[in-house]
Order: sequence, then structure tokens, then C-alpha cells
Amino acid sequence: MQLTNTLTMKKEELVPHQPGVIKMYTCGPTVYSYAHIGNLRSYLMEDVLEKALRYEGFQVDRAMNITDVGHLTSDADTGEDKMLKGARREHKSVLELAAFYTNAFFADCEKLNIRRPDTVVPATGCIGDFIQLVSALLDKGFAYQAGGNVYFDTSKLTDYYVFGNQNAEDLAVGVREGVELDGNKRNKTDFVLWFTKSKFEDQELKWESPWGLGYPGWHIECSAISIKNLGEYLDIHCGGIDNAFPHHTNEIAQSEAYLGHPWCKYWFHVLHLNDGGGKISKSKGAKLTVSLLEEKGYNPLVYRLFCLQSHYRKPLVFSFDSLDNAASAYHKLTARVAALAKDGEPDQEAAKPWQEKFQASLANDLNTSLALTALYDMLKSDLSDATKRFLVGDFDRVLSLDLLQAAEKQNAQEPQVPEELAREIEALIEKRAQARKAKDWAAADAIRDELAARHVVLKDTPAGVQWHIEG
RNA sequence: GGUGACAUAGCCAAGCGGUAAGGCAAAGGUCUGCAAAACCUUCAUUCCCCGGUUCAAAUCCGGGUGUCACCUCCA
Repeated sequence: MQLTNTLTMKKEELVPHQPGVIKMYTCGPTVYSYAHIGNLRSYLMEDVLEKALRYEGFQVDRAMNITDVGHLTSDADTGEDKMLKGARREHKSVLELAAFYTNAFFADCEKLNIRRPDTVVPATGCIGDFIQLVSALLDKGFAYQAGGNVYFDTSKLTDYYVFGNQNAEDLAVGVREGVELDGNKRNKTDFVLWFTKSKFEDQELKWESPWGLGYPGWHIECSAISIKNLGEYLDIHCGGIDNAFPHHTNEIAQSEAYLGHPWCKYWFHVLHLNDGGGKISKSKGAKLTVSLLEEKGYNPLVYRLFCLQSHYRKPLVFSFDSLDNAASAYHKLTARVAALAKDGEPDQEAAKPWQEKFQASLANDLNTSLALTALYDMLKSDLSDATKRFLVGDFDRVLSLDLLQAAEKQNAQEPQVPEELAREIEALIEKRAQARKAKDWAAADAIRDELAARHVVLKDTPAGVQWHIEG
């Protein structure tokens, strides 16, 4: 497996610290609101990565945090905890809010066939670990106390900017509106490890610590949770590209300062989903959630296919036109799978080259677009239907588009219709057949239109009329 | 202002020095009373622009232009 490593910006062969086992960490959601489909693009592509690694035969140990405390709207004095803000808005306690949106997040993931990581840990469940890590950083001289908070001292590092070639002089603090300088910081890039600031008195969740009653900074949780659950050597750290700086940069700073050796070798960043103007999270108007897609009549897996057609390292522009495009492609694809005969035994030998082709596509920096091409080419090939069905199921271990299940559903759609309705439809079809016999095309077409209005699609075949209900 | 990425047909998109995959849409055909569905066929002499390296460049180098992102909300 070759992946583009953000640390080097090059495609590198993935060599895990422990042969055959991949330790993979994912920055989880801050559960203060519903995830939008841009957030979910990252989790979706990380899911594909995990499954592609398993397909290659790796064992994958994966952990993810749930940020339910400490993620401020800003790191400076004016910062407000996102969870607290959300709780106020919805008249819930912070923990109720977290539980609600954690469930909503995983419900969305399930609809997109995103596998839940083996280990999912809420930040509030690991406060002791954070305190231990912060204490160690203070002991080692990588942290200092000021104004009631504990800060990480970035000047103690020889190379703080691991992603790209930035330097402190050029770092413009406060370019963004609402961001203010924190006078307690010795260096512009220092960041908070533990807050006790009185400004946050209304913070609901606080814990005792050696530095007073307070709560952890945002960056510390990922380091602590990752090290605790996956060990001192991490193979792949995933997340959206916006997290590269400062979140991941800070994670590396504190983790390596704490461990005293290199921590994570490969950084896997998913680029953003944009709309015409810019990234989705900045869009105005209705928030693009999975539920919204469903309300508009899209199968969430259509969005999965849409993402798979593109590459994780490229910005992807979302539009409903493009989604319609994917919906059409999804429908055609499943119809094709549904048409495959079910009897016969797959020919494992003949299947092998196709599996290799599919795997090679994924091994090439997770080129899902090429992997889909392998699927299309395979369906076009002269393999037996049984072998094709076998390969569709095999590929779907990674693609997770429910290709066989959707095909099943298409085949089984008729019996799902209530008997009464079915009789009614059959009667109309019979009436249309009479009209057609009498060459009364106007009447026949009127019946077809009526059925179409009720989402009944007719299919005239030499063997007779077939029908199914769409949507 | 600094940093980074990207630019390929109507749209999405692959391509990683050897002569432009795939999907959607569209057009023509088979089938049909007409449709729909299905199947067959067609669809980039050219890859943002200008130079350079090379026998050979969408691919490498230099310079432009444009788009997007990051620089303490974000996935």
C-alpha cells in the first residue's frame, strides 16, 4: 500500500512498525451539532482506507476520539467552548448534548456504511490520562504555567512546523476575525494544555488537577487517547486537511516531547468537500446532512459512490447535479448486478487477476476511482455470472456500496408491495393491455402516465409486462 | 503578507516520460404502437498559458494565469 504522506508530500510505501499490523488513529467529531457531508467525506475515505488495508491482509487496530470537551471556538481569552455553546442553544446539559450528537454521528456513519472503529473514546472519559501527560510535559520542561493555564512551549522544539515550510515570523496570528492574542503565551505558536482560567467559570465540566479546577485543551486528547490505546508507535494518523495545522502539528509536538522518540510515521489527510464558493462548512443555507439527502430522496450510498469516484487528495466540489449523476450511476450499477444469474459456482482462478487489479488500484494511494473502473471492467468481461457475483461481493468489502444487497432488493421489490396495491396495479396494467390490443394508444399511455405518477415503472418485454415501484 | 495544493471533453474523473481509462450526460442504432429499460455504436490529434529539457512531455524543469485551502471555529 502506497499513501501520500503529508509529512513529505510524497507517495510512500506503508511499512508498519509491527509487521502485518496497522495502528490507525482518527480524529473524531466534536459532537456539538450534526455532521455535514463534508465532515463525513473524511470519515468515509478513512473507512475505505481501513477496509483496503484489511483487503490487503493487514490487521488494523483503529481508535477514534469523541471530542466532548475542550474544543474552543478560539484558543484565546475570548474562546468559548463549542460544547457549552451548543448545550446552551439546545437547552441541554453538555453530556446530554454529547450523547445525542454522538449517536447521530454514528447513525449517519451507518447509513454510509462507515464501519465503527474498534475503539471509540470520549475525551471526558480520559481526564486522568490527560493530566498525567501534561504533568510529564511540565516535568520535562516542555510546558509552563501562566495566568492559570498550562501551555506547551513550542520554542523547546527544533522543528515545530512539520507540515510545510512555514516560520514563526510569517505566522499571522489573528488574521481571522474574532481571534485575539493570548498574552500568557511566550511564543505565538504555544498552545493550551490545561485551562483553569476564571473566564471559563460557566464551563459545566471541570475536573480537579494539580493546577486547579479546570479542563483539558483540545490537542491533548488525541495524543493521550492514541498513545493509551494504540501504543507509543502509531502507523497512520488520519483527519481532514484543516487539522494539519495547528491541531496535528501540536499533537506531534506534545506526543514526541512526551515520548522522546518519533511517534507517527504516516499522515493521511482528506481534502475538503467544497461547493461552488468554498468549503461546505462555510456554506450558507441549509446544512448538508445525511438526513437532508434522504429527505431529498437520495440513498446515502449514492453519496458514498460520489466520494469514491474522486480521490481523497483532491478537493471535491459538491453539487446536486453531480449527486444526480452519481445516483444514476448507482442505479445502473446495481441493476447490472441484479441481472447476474445466481446459480453456478464462482471460478476462483479466473477471479484472481481481477482481485489483483482491484487491490493494485487501492494500493496506489487509495485510488478509488481506478478501483471502480476495475469493477466496471470486470462486469464487462467474459467471466461467468457466478464469478462476477463473487467478485462484486469481494470488492464490496472495501467499496461498501451494498451492491449485492441493492440488487437483491431490486429483485425482491415486487413481493414487498402490499397485496391490495399490487392487485390494483395489475388491474390497471391489464386495462392498459386491453387498450393496447384495441390500438387505443391514448388510453394506454394515460394508464402508463397514471402509474408513473405513482412511481410504478413499466417494462414491456416479449414475455409480458414487468413492473416495479421506484424509490 | 506567509504557506500549501490543484487546473485533463458538457459534467465527474484516471493518468506518475512512450503517444488520452472509466462513469454520467448527449447523439445514432436494435427492440417498441410510441416510450421506458436493456444492448450495440459514436463522442479530447489534445491535457490553463508561455518557454525549456528529451528521440519522445498531460506527465520533468522555469516563468505566468486562475481556483481552493491553511496561518488558533472547522473534517
